[in-house]
Amino acid sequence: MSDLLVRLRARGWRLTSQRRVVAEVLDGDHVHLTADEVHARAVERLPEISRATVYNTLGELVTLGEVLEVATDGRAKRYDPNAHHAHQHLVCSGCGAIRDVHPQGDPLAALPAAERYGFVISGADITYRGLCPDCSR
Amino acid sequence: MSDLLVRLRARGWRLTSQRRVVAEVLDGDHVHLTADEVHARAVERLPEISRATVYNTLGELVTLGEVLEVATDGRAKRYDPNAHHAHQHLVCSGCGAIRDVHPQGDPLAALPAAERYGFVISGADITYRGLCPDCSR
DNA sequence: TTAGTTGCAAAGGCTTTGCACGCGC
DNA sequence: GCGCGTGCAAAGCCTTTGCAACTAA
Repeated sequence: MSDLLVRLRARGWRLTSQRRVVAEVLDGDHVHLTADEVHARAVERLPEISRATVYNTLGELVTLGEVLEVATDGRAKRYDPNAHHAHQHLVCSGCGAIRDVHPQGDPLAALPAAERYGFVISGADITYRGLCPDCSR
Repeated sequence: MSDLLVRLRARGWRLTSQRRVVAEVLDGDHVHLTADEVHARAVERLPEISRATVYNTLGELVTLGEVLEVATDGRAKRYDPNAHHAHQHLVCSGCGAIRDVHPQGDPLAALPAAERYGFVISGADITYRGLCPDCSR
């Protein structure tokens, strides 16, 4: 059983075939899928799984901190299974593809106290915009 | 006439009362409004303006680079009229308030060529997450 | 057994579109 | 007058919800 499923069971998750399949889809491929893409891949393994269940499951995984929700400027949210390793995103303005990247340095260092306006800063999300190799041709 | 309207007319925009009102709403207040909020404020000045026209106009302003679209994790996109001054955003995790900030240095410098995976990078959007003074009390 | 989960279908929020009328140039 | 812009309403996309049937523990 995957690490993800082990952690979920440890938190008292009822393990159903649907949840197992969603977890496997996310675990198997470190790509950033939309809910609908997760559903499409899940259906290949479990034909009767519903969209609602996929949405419910993804929402729970986000709440539990196992998966990150990535809202790009596109339409559908994407889900990032790489929640346990700090990273930032590279988003293709052409096709919406997302890649994980690991910039150097601490982005918070770029924001001096005078620019914090009394906020207690907890983190920074960086989205690098550009064109992927395919779209830049 | 506002700078914004001057620029738009220079680009051949047909100047209608609807477009003038949308431009005035954005120009008058450097807050980050949703399309619906823009519509609500526009209606105060021009009661018959339709949502479709507001959406069309905002979309054109984004295409022309006069306004930025900001997709936060919430539901509706927000429109940022401050497109001519590079800046980043400070978002309160408590109440959702957004503030413009101006970090030091070039965020692109933190992404070495080895981390670009063949993408042609055009920019970086940084969202600092934290709690505003009110919410951190 | 039984509380939590699922599937279905319908509703919901936000945005876009098709088309006839209106208006800036 | 021409052609773009507008308003309306309907459709579209993505997501959530209500509820009866189901099932893991």
